[in-house]
Amino acid sequence: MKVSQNTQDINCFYLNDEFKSIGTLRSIKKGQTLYSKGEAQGGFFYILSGLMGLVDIAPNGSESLLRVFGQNYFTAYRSFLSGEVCNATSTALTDVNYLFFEFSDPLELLKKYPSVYVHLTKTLCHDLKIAEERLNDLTGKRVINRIIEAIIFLKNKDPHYIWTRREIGEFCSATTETVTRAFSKLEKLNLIKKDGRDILIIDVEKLLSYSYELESQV
Amino acid sequence: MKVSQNTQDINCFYLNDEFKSIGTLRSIKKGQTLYSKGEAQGGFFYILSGLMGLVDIAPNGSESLLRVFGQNYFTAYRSFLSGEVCNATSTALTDVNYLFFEFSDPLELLKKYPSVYVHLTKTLCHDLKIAEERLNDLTGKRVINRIIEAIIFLKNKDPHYIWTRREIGEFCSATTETVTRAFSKLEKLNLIKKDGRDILIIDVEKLLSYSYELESQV
DNA sequence: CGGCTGCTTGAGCTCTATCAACCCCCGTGG
DNA sequence: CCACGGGGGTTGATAGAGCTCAAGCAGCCG
Repeated sequence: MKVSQNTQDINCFYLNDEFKSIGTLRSIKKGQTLYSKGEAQGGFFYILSGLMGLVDIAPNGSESLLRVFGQNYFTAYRSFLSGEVCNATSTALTDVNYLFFEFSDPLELLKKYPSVYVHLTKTLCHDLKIAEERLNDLTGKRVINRIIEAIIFLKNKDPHYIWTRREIGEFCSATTETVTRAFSKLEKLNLIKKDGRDILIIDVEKLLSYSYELESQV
Repeated sequence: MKVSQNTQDINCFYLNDEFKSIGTLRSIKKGQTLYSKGEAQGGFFYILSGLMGLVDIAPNGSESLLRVFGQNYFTAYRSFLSGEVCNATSTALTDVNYLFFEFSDPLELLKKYPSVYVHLTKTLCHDLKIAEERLNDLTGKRVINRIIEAIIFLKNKDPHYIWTRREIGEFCSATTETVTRAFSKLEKLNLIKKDGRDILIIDVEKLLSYSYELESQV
């Protein structure tokens, strides 16, 4: 996965007032579920504040953090646009305020709000790219590299949220123990700093160049 | 990844004569490259006959077979719709005849041929679902399970193409040796049959239930 | 300040990659 | 039509990255 220190994310979208006005305002508390695997929604969501995580569970019980949705992101668009049921479960990582947009059919959205439809298509393109990069990384890279990229990526999504070792591990396919060990090592190298349970990245560039360095030694 | 013995794939699309007429007919030979990582195409492709594979290479040299495109599939739509460069390299697995559709901008496609645009959006949805299922499988499942699902999935894409152990391995993140060992084991169990270098699946249902059986023993 | 949840560290083990050597299928050319 | 060569396939031995299990520690919230 290609990560950068760029705080801006291509999938962010700022609603115009007209579109905003047709959404229904709702909120959920941290830990609650927005939608579950197998459900149909009849629409999609837009996050006004907070952080959502899309999680899937493998048969053996291991969980994967597939995607993260922050402020000004849509969510549940994949299942909405495809007309399929949701393929994973969406949980609130913090308290979340969001808008629900009800549409019986994606074509209705395309007709009335083509710019939103086009944005969602681009978002899918980006999500697919990220997913395939992660797929490639999972075989081609060591855990330590994946952990480094995961913490940069996740901190970029939300710099203030304290990601747990478990969540970081679920994102890059590692156990909490392995994540802990990696962080201990990186702290000794002065590349990160543990602050309570939070992780502070001292210098993204240095951290990344350390990661590249490790990649080339195979 | 959820696999089935269903030969029909949701991403297949049959062109109407009008749209077909604006495509440029081309062909490439087995082993040649349709487009490379980092290139921009200024359009997208449709496969009339043959089989294409989308491959990415990790820093350490290991290759991943990300997606497979068969007859009546579009390809290169992700980069086209997002306006980004290609994120991987597309190689012909067999001789391929295809159409090239030139569009300077995805919005032009949306305006003139909305049904194609909508189809491509749905295709992205499906691709993303598959990619995320594979991501989840990669941590949650054993190699043997992934190999079983890979061979069913790939044989479903093209029942006549003889997938090499290498390609199967690149698809599900395993080495050729591991794929070989898995097939030897499955042949002893009478679940598949080696026919020259080809693999014949004797009974998909039995093979899948064997896979589920293994999953539940953890 | 008590307890719960998350973090840390250690020891051991297992799955699967790696390396190596050989085999065999299949297409080519004589 | 057969011999040959090369690339894919097979099998075995070995090693190590990272998981599992276990036990103790430390933030953090009520």
